[in-house]
Amino acid sequence: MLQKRIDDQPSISPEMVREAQGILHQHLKKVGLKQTAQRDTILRTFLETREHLSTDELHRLVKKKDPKIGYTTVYRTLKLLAECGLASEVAFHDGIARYEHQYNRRSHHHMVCTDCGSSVEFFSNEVERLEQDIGRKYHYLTTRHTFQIYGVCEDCRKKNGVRRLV
Amino acid sequence: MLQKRIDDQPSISPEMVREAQGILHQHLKKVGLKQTAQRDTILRTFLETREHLSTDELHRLVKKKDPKIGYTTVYRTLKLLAECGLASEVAFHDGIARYEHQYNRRSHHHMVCTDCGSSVEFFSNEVERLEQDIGRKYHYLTTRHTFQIYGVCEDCRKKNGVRRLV
DNA sequence: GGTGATCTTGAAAATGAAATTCAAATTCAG
DNA sequence: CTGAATTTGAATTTCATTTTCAAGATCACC
Repeated sequence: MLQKRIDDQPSISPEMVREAQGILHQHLKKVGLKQTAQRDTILRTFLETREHLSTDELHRLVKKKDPKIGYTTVYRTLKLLAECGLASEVAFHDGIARYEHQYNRRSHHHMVCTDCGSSVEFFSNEVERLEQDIGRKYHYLTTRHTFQIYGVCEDCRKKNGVRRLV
Repeated sequence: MLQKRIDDQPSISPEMVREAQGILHQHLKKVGLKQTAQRDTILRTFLETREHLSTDELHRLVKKKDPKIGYTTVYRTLKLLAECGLASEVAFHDGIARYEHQYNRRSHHHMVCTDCGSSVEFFSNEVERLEQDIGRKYHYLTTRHTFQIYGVCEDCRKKNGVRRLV
């Protein structure tokens, strides 16, 4: 899946990787699980990405570093990372679970082109505030939200003329 | 799945059902498909609900009216209804596709309790405006958006004490 | 450093919702 | 009416996800 960058951020630094590993190791200890080389490799690979990765896509990247690591381990580690806040699920609408790392990144949302599948990220403080407001109003203790906009990007509109105006 | 009503709206009127059937029939004709008693029954049953229904849940309701209607037909009809705008998918986070009818209802969003699965609906003009704004900014022709808030409702917090603060 | 209870791993199997298949039944244009 | 085309629904297939299990790795305790 393509992604158009709106703002280029530097790729993650070694210190950040170390800090993220610290977070993971602390979480593992807390819930009585063990550190393993596989889990560290998967975390490092994950941090190096800036896409929205399916388990399968991450597994493919991980195998380049250690071909012996299996799909199941990637799948389980991704859940662990989500548990300790290092990863978060982004559900697009295609029946595949995707994850992205939130490490040192501003909270953001996605606008997805329903034609070509490319996406842009955008930021909105209003949405964050809205989560708080609505939660307070109906007495929910909110933990997170999802906000996606679907539409057709400029390129696809040019490519397809007016046919696709839905 | 439970749903706490925030505002009770009258259930759908006969005229609205007729109008909805008109929309479906027109759509069927347009794409070269045929009217059937099953499709009408499924539409009528669907319009009588105000929940977010999975295919399975709607199938169960439909069977009360006509036990011979199968799951597959409900599944396919729901896709048809979505095609002509009578139904829209609401993706919560549990891997099950749900639909709700938009017929004569204000655009709204959902806040879902991650503990008990109940949900409240809320309205926000800000979110609608945001779709427009962001679309304009990045030159997307937007068609729709999804916005869900996840959290723990008051009841579950009381029930579970502080254990579940996530 | 051992040691062993516990956890991890990963291939394979199971699961389950969604999607497809196919033969019999139904629709509808002419 | 007729028949070409579509629909139906049980059964099957698909495919991402989740679980299982036996062999291997980890680490708390000595």
